[in-house]
Amino acid sequence: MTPRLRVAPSPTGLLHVGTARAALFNWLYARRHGGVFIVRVDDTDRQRSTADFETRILEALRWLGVDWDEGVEVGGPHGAYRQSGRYDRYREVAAQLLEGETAYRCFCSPEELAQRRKEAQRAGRPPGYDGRCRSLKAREAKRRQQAGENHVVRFAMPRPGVTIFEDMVRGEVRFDHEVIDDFVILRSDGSPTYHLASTVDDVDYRITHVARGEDILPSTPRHIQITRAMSAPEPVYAHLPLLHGQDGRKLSKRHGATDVGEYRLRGILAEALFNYLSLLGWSIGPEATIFSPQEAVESFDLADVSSSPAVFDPVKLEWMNGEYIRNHISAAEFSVRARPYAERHLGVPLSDAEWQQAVPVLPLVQERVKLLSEVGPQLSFLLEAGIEYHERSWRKVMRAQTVEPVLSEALSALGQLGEWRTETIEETLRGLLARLEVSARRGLQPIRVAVTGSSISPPLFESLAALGRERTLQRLEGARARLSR
RNA sequence: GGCCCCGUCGUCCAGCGGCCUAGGACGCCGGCCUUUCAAGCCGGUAACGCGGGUUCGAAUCCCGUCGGGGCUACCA
Repeated sequence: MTPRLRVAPSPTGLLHVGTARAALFNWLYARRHGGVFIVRVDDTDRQRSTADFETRILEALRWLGVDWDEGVEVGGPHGAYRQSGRYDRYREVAAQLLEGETAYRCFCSPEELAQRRKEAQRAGRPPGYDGRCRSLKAREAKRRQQAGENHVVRFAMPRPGVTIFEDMVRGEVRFDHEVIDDFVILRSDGSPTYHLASTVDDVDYRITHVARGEDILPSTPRHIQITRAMSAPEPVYAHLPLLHGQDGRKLSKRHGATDVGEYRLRGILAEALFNYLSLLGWSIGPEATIFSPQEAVESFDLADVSSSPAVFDPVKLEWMNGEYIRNHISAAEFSVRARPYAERHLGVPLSDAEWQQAVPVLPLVQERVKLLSEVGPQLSFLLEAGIEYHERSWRKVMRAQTVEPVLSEALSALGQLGEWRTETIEETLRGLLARLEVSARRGLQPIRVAVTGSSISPPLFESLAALGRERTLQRLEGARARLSR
């Protein structure tokens, strides 16, 4: 049987890295086994779901390199793959369950429920629904329903009973129905809850493997019971370890960036995020850290996924990103990818000619950045008309006695330089420093600050070569003038 | 509180009864290189939560304990 897997984001926010990782693992498994990967949208929370979030989630998934064979936007044999369009189907299933008496109408008001929950808690009983309406006679329920009385539909958990299943990552898991209340499947407004909609979709879409976050492990017996009540085959479940923040709690907004788009904006490469995320709870082998999606596909198995939670470490992600920037994309590719980040940093689009100025130093920048967003700051001395002196840099290097003579000599020597090339510039400046008996370290830094505005920049000679003689001389002049202020 | 899951360096992973004096990666520390910053290279730091068993032998199996996390909605 062809494996069919899915990821089901809720468009109530942007793509969370946890959801992205779940998508990745499902995708890897599907690709590994020649299966079908599906993206459906779980938008039963009508209050918080938006079309904009949905668009951006799908965009982020594609950016990450996760494509899907069936689902929203690409279609397939099962319709639109969006829960909001399937309410009739969920109501139909609810009606069948009602018919088969595996579900019942509950007329308890939210106020009553809250009241009884409080009492139960005080008495040390479980706080879930007490099952009061379960014993209502069918005729009585029918009458009240037809009288227009507000009600929900609840699933009748088999009692007594226990649900046992084999989780692909955790092994055998069992839940006694004692601790699972008769949960709502249809709200009073007729809309389905997550438990119903998700389960019906998994059944209808013939999902064979459900790999999702461990946070829904306690809900799984509910889903299994609904599936059985529908007389449908049960999928295999795999509950993935949660992603945690540095404090050991479930990764959330307060830990910093949690959505994929934010990492993209910072200049994380999709390849790096893909690689990093796949290493959270899984490993491709004892030694390998950097690997391609293709390699991951070749050895991935849900059964190899770890069962303990993983702390999401942005520092390691950035290291890996630097690794990808340096060693896994070409200079040409780097130029293309870095440009939008540089433009955003400058706040204006660049013409091709303007960007062309940066090309000679780009490979040097490529070696030194961990994030694409660092490219702008590294290049601004080249791409902006004027420069601003970084105060701390200035104070640190421009106060020495040797600075004035170095700048003056450089000004005249570079002014007379025949051919403006990296090599000739280097030769000239080194010769000059030798004559003045100033070390490279002490002599080159003032020139760097004078010309780039900062003590941190790409290598100096290449930078001057790219900047051109005219602007170099202007800046040396400007810095010398500023010295005497 | 109840139920469930989890427990190897600070972090991510390897380990699936003897290859373990526990391996790799990030980080951190030190050194080399060096025009700054990076990168690179070399070296170092650091863990099987604890207690019982089982076994000739346990990080690996079992029990307990402690610790952490998740769930406990007409949210998903």
